[in-house]
Amino acid sequence: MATPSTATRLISSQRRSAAAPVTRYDRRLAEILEHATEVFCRKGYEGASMRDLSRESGMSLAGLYYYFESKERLLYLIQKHTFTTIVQRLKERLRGVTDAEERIRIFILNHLEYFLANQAAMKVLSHEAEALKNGFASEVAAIKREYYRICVGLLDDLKSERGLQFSTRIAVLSLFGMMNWIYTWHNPRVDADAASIAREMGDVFLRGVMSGVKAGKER
Amino acid sequence: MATPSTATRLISSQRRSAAAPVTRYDRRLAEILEHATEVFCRKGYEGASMRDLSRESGMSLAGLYYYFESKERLLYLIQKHTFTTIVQRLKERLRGVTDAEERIRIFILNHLEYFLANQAAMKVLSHEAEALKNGFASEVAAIKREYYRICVGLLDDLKSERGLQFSTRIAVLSLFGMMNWIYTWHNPRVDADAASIAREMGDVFLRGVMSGVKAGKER
DNA sequence: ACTGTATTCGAACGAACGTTCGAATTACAC
DNA sequence: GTGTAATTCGAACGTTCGTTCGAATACAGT
Repeated sequence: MATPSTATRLISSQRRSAAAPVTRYDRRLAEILEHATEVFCRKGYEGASMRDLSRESGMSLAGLYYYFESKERLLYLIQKHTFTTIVQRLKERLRGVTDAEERIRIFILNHLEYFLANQAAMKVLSHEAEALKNGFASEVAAIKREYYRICVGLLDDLKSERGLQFSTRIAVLSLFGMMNWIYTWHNPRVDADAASIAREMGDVFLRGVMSGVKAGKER
Repeated sequence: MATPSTATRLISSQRRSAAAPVTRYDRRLAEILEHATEVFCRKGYEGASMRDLSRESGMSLAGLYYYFESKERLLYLIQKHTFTTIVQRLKERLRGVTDAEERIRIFILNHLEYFLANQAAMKVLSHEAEALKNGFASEVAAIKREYYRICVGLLDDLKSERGLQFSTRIAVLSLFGMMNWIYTWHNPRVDADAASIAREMGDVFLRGVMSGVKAGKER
């Protein structure tokens, strides 16, 4: 019996945290995902063909299907892994920090650092957000919602701590816009590193929301 | 002799400003562009097939090619028209206004109003920025650069008028990010109208850049 | 060296793609 | 109403698409 593909293999992939086997299969799959990310980034999900992915990863067209059962599932794996990682790193970095402003700066820095260090993956995540169909889409959307909620929480904390008044929704979505748009313009030969950009964007955004109208007393 | 297609017909389309013939051809082409915009918005440029466009616009597959010679040229026509219009409207609105802050608020309002009133077209413009190849791409890129330069000018004016100190490039690109990202989240049933959002984004952005460090005297 | 499982591949499938062509139809000037 | 040009269409072109299948190869345990 052959053809395991990611469906059956997810269990073995879970075990990695226990005794770290990191099978040959896991390694090869990660390699393919990496190449696929690069191709999706360059040509877009619809624009990239399975033959492109085959050529780029050095594996035959049919061989790819040993590792995942469809092109869509491949995109799903990329998006899920990328999103899960960025959320997890954020949680680690936030642990122990209590100052509301500092926490937002950490959020911005974490986002931009990961974005620039994994530009291809993050572009695929941002740009191909609508490419997945119902089943796959909802699972990625759930992580996205969690990430969004975290940011809303951070801003609400700042708001109540300093008695500010602004629409959290618009503020959060504006911040995401500022940060995510970076994939359309960032040029490593011209632009500064993530930390500098994070400071600059953080300055504009935080001064923007903090120098606003203070809320009067309730009712 | 049949098959004019947009190549030969551009001249007649130019004359429109003089005596406004607005031929049957022009009207039909505009209709098709409108439907195509909607389909590109929903399924993406690569994801939308000529057969989709045919079905949506009610014209036969072959019939479409009477109006433009390729799918790529169709996207080009949509992008060029959309971009040209928004730049032109901006210039009209800026005429006569001298206050630097007010001019930036006009820029934001113009952008968001047009964005929300022509959401499909603007999404196609934002999302499919890389879909065009060399020839077509450079012409659209030129308009985009002009639009970008206008915004840089507005911010530089504000900077020197108030003696501010920040990176114009990062500020402009952050602003574009805030505004353009709107196509990923705006929901007319939940979110306010363009004017409200423009005010809110303008508040955050302008306070952000204006409450920054003032520049010391030169050298 | 042998055996069984894990991995890879060449070749092909039917479907869908963008585009073309010549004929049919429609609209309009006279 | 007739003739001419503008417009539309059905049918097909050759390519490329995502996916499948059975055979071939590599590898691990004995």
